[in-house]
Amino acid sequence: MGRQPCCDKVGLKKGPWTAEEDKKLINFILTNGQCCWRAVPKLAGLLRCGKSCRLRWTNYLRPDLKRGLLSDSEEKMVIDLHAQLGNRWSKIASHLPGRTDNEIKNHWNTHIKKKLKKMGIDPLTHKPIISTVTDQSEPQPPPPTQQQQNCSELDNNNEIATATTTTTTSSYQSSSVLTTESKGKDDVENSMTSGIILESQLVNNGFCTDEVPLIEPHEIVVSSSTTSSSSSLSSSSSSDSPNYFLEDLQLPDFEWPSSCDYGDNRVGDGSGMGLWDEEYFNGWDLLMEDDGDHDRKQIVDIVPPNQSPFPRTVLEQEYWAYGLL
DNA sequence: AATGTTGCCAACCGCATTGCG
DNA sequence: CCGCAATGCGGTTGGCAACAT
Repeated sequence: MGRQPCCDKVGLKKGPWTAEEDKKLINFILTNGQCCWRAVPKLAGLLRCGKSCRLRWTNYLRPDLKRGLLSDSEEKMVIDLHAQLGNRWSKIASHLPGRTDNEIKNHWNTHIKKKLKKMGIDPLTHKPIISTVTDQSEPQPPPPTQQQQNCSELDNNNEIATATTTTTTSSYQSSSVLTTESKGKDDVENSMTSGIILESQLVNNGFCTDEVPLIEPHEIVVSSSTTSSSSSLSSSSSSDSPNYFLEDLQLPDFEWPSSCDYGDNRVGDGSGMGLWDEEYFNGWDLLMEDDGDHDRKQIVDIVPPNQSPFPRTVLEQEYWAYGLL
């Protein structure tokens, strides 16, 4: 028997988070940082368990999370890493900055699995499915591969993963097929089903801007100056995307405690680099160049944070850019 | 227009692991 | 070393939206 779910405690709320709850959690963490998750809901005035707060923050509220579908390179990387690590989603996520294990797991189950199967590749073994097999049952999980056995080494060396990417990717007949998404997805899948893949459907297989809501300039202005319009990039399941406004948040000139461990480590490799470290934000320049990050780049192009009276701190800039302020 | 089906993803559940007294 | 609490992690589910009939 496992322990009782923490949310079984009388009076604790479950289910989708409301905008008000989000604001409370954000406000609390911005003010106090992350420490004891058990204490967070009580101190923040939330009727949630600490676990729920941690998951909400880690998987949704953190300002460094990317939005939208995985880019071409990210998807390839997920496939390659999965071939090496199996379903160790947190480890896979640690190689993809801004992505959570939950997000990658969902993307794997809803997109990549299907694509691999349609390509005739077993998503479990990453090997071609042998059609002559008479047994129609699900393929058995593969024995640990040499790479999986060495994953402990991989965990501590991102470069290994990058290096092996080249070799594992080559095992796929056409990696470009894997990245065709959204607009022409159904067409492509239909074509693939019938064994016909139009070249034009595969040419523009990179990140599709249609998949990610882009913030228009006027939306950004509105979001930071009014209390009635939403330009949030939020993709929360609750369609009533929360509006976060400056007056609702008690933002101090916040400085993230350098000693603060980053919680459950679902993003990042846990090597000790703080979310708000200067090094981290210097890295945004690189992310800006990422084709798969149009939304963020656009935000910065439109309103350079250092030219705005608000936000003042780096953290505030991040929340502001995401429409959380 | 109404109803049924499918896809997606945020959130939950519960076991595993870690840390501490 | 042991027991407990906190946290990490992967599997699963519930509910919503889009799509099909």
